[in-house]
Amino acid sequence: MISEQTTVPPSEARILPSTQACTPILPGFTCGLDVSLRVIAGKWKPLILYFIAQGGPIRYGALRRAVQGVSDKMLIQQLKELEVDGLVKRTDYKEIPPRVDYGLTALGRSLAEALVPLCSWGTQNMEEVARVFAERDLSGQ
Amino acid sequence: MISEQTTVPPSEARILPSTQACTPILPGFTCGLDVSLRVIAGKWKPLILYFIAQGGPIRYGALRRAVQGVSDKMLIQQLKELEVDGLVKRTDYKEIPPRVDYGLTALGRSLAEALVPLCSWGTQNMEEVARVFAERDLSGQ
DNA sequence: ACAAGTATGCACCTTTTGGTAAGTACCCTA
DNA sequence: TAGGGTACTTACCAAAAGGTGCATACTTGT
Repeated sequence: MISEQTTVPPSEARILPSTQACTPILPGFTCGLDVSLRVIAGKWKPLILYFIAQGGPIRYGALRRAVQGVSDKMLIQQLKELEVDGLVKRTDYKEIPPRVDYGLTALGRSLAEALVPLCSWGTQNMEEVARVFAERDLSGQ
Repeated sequence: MISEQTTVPPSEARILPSTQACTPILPGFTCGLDVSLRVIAGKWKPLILYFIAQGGPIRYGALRRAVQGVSDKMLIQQLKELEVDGLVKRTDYKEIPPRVDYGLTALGRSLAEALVPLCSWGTQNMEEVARVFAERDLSGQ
């Protein structure tokens, strides 16, 4: 039986220095990345989080316009989930017409900060990604 | 007409220092974060990327065992997409029985690095997230 | 008076995603 | 000779995700 451990000699530095062990501490989560993904899973959550982080407490309508392409249903739904997950704080001013805004909790703020490198990566590699996507769409479907 | 711009005075530092502008450079993408999300969207891609980053070029079977809970269908599918998107490099040794391994391209490696903070966040806040999830599951389903 | 904006809720439907289970062709080990 | 490992592929199906459109109740602008 061939062990995968021994196929990669320890002398070779194939492992990224900063990409360290995914420690499976708690049951139900395979690693830290898994935890984060459960919280921000969904088409819109990371963007919502990020826009709130940028705009400070932001009104519903403004957020709606910022996150291009979301429907009301989705925005509300995701905001609710982010709220019960303790990342977003909803403030209802009980006015008429309605006024509500959304800000981040300390937990939400720290998650938003963790998204910064991902945002930078996208900005830096936007052209390359756009090119690949264009090819993919032209050829096979 | 009330402008949202003016409701937040510039004197207040509500905007996170490191969470800077989502610059909409190319059409089709709203911002850098949007670009990244398009590439790693899917239940397994970030984990796959991360495990490959850790294990150097890793064989299919080993990856399969590392990413707990994936089916063959999903793993293969996501690996293919990651390959055409230029993040993963597949090496087929043309042996019998089959031997194939998966490594990262330069682009993939940089993306994996951008995932590091997200992984750390999850590790640090694992307990809090687990608590919130438990409450949520107990009460309103 | 009428249209538009405010922040949602709800019903209905389609699309996407993902899981299960089977099969392939070949090898090695017990 | 039977069983397990290798890296996939395919067909079928269930569940989740997400979109559309309508409704609310009140205000402001034209």
